[in-house]
Formats: sequence, structure tokens, C-alpha cells
Amino acid sequence: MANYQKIKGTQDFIGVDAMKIRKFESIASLVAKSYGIKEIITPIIEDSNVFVKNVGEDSDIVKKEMYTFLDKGERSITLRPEGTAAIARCFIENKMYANPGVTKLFYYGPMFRYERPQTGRYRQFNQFGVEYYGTQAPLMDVEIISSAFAIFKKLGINDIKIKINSIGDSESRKNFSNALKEYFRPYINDFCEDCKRRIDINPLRILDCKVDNNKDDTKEIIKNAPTINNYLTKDSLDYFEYVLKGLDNLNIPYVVDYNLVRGLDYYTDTVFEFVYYNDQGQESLALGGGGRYANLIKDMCGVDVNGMGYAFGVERLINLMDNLGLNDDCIDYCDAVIIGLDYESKLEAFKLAKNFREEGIITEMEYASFSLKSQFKLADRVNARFIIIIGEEERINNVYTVKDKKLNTQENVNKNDILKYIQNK
RNA sequence: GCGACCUUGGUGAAGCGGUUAACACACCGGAUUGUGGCUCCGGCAUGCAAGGGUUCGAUCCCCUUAGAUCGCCCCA
Repeated sequence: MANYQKIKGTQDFIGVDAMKIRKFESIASLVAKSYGIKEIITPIIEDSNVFVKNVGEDSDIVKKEMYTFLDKGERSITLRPEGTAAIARCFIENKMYANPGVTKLFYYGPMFRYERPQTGRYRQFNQFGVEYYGTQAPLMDVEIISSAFAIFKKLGINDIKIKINSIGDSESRKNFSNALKEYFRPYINDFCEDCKRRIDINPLRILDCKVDNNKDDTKEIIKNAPTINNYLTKDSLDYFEYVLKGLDNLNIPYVVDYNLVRGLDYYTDTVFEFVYYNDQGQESLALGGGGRYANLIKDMCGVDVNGMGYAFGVERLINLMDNLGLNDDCIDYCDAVIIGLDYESKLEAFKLAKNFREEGIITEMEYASFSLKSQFKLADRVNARFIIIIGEEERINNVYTVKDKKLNTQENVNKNDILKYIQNK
């Protein structure tokens, strides 16, 4: 027997679960629009080079996580693993850099990464993201971050902080990386196997290694390691200070974390993550992250436009909202069930249902059975507020029997008044 | 890519190397031909993720594959 099942790491969203996604989407886009951010919808598939060249050939995303295939015309196609590079492509292709001022865009949709699924991680997942293109100005960083906080607030999530850092320009990072290598080299044999590998590949990762930060001998070594801020240029440092000042101005809670480094090549200067802290002050998975990309557009097309943006992991946010009881309003409900007790009544019931539905009243019907019992059961199952009974008696007397489960009443309502009766309750 | 643990009906789940795979909820039918959600009675997995092996015999033991969950790596 054929055994059908969904692709590993993908999800079906049925009924209430789909409702939660739509709820998030509508709140987030409403807030974004209040910031003057316009929606952009780009294809889910792109030329593979869009991601290879911009996310970074050495990044994990490109090296091992992309869904890439050849189409029938031998073109290398990739299911987008993230939004920024695809939108940069769109920005350039449509010469949007010619637009005056700052271009502000938001997007929503599925992303694909070939990874082992685990908590808050899927192979197909949804991201909501914001991208600004224009100048480099600290207040732009601040506005972008504040838009994210506005979304959190509207969703009802309060205990969010951003972890923020500046990783400077690429030269600053290279210097810093070399300094770390030099610093850790003499002690490296005391470190875990992962870190022995990291010292050559990505020495920055040693800084937040979970193993070595909990070992007595290595903990101190990490604590005393050089920090990025000492390797930033004067301009980068000043810029970062302005950003932080802007956040203070809007009372946005942040934690400067010099160990925060992000894995995508295009980031420069400001980088950040949104983290939820529970009652015990423990932090969750990052709900989203982002940063500035000063050179992304320039590297792609030579036009010097600064970019910045962030993205949320929608599944992670919805999971958190579930835990906080913020999705309790997402329930199946039904306004009315209309019961018909014989063939004639059933026809009349269907006609009434059509009228109700045209007025936006959610109405359900039993199709096959005329028995009162089975039709009452339907009403229970769909959690209907009103139960309207049509039978021989009602047809003769030109009334409907209407039960209101909320007020626990039953009365006869004249046929001509039924719509008003329901609408006024 | 690596590791841990798991996979029994519509759902939650017991179960032991050996005849009909508990129990509960849900569902269907009846008791009850215009007032249900209570009660009572009856029905409901030739099958225990898939495939192979060991065995006289496996849902329970072994192997392989797929998938779920949770870690590492990395990320949203």
C-alpha cells in the first residue's frame, strides 16, 4: 500500500493552525505598513547564484543547506533559503536604487533549508522580514529595530530584548579574527574538539562555545579574550554609539553582546537578534535576527546603496505565542446550524443558509440526515451558537424555532424577522 | 553531516516471544419516528512505521530504510 507522508521537515497547517499563521501575518504587515513599509512579493525560486554569491560561498547555508536543482533548461535553480539576497536581486533588477529616499520593503513567505529538523527548525519555514535600502544613518537602524518591537508589542509579546553588536567593516573583522587566533593558539589544546577546528575556520565562534564556557580552565581564557569593539574603526564605534543612543531614546531594551556574530557574509556593522526571556530570565531560541549590509548592493551591481533588515522565524514566534496563551482567540466557531426535519424543510433550510452566508453569518448544515439527533450532534461538534429548527410545524406557522446556546433560550421567530433576530444578538 | 530517543486503530495509549492486540475517548447504529450533549446495548486495528532476518512461532530479539522528537553544528 502506498504510504504517503509529507516531506521531512515540512508541516501541514490545518484549520486553527493556519489561522495562527494568518493572524501573525496580518498583524505584522499592518504594523509594517504603519511605518510606511511596502510589501514586496518575489518568486520562491531564484537563480542559484543569487544566494551563492551573496549569502557567501563558505556559509553553511550555501555549503550544505540549499535546495538546488537543475530545471529542464539546465539552469541551476535554488529554493530561497532566506529573503535578503532575493530582494536585493529584485531591487537591482528593477533599478529601485533610482528611487528617491529610502526604499522600505517587507516580505512574508516560505524559506527552505536542508537541515536536520529540531525545536523551532524546519526545512520549509516561514519568515517575515523587513528591508531598508538607502543611506547609512544610525536613525535608520533604530527605526528598523523599533518596527520589530512594534510588531512584538502588537502580538502581545513583551519580554523581548535585542542582543546587539557591531562587527564593523570586513577589515575590522579580519583584524579581530587574526587577533583571536593569536590569542587562543597557545591554549587551544585545552579546548574542545569543535573549537580546535574553529580556530582556523571561524575563531569568533569560540567565544560563545557552550562547552568551553563551562569548563573551569577555559572559561577564564575566553573571558579575557580580545573583544570586537577594540578592533573597530573610530567611525564604526561612533556609529554604534549613536545607534545605542537612539534605542535608549525609544526605550528599546537591548543587551550589547560583543560575542554576537552572524553567519551570513553580507552583514557589516550593526548586527542583532531578538531574544525572548522567560520568567526565570532564560533566553529562548532567537526569534529573529538581522543587521546592516553596507556592501551587498555594491558588490552585486556596483551601485553604492546601503541596506539593512531583519527577519522573524514565524514558526518560532507562533510557538512562543501558543505558550503565552496569545493564540487563544484562534478557535473554530460557527454562528448557526440550521436543522431541517424533512425534505421540504431541508430545502428551506438551505435557502436560509444561503441568506445567512451572504450576510457573513457562519452557517453549517447537515446534508444527509433528517433526524433531529444527528443534526443536534452537528451543532455540538461545530460549536454553534444558534440552532434553528425547521419542520412541518414551522412551515405551517411561518416561524422558525431558534435556540440560543449562549443565552440558553428558545423561542419562535417569525420567518421575516430571522435575519435581524440573529444579527441583533 | 554527527548523536540520543521514539514510531501500536480516528485520537490518547496498555501489552507479552505463543490461541479473539487491553482500556478510554471519538465515531457509527439502536433503545428514543420533533429537542441532542446523561444512561444502556451493539459495532469499530487479519494488524502493532516499511522491508528483511533469527525462531516451530514475533508487535515484542537483530539488521536496513523512512519518519517524529530532542541535542551538536549552524541558523529564523
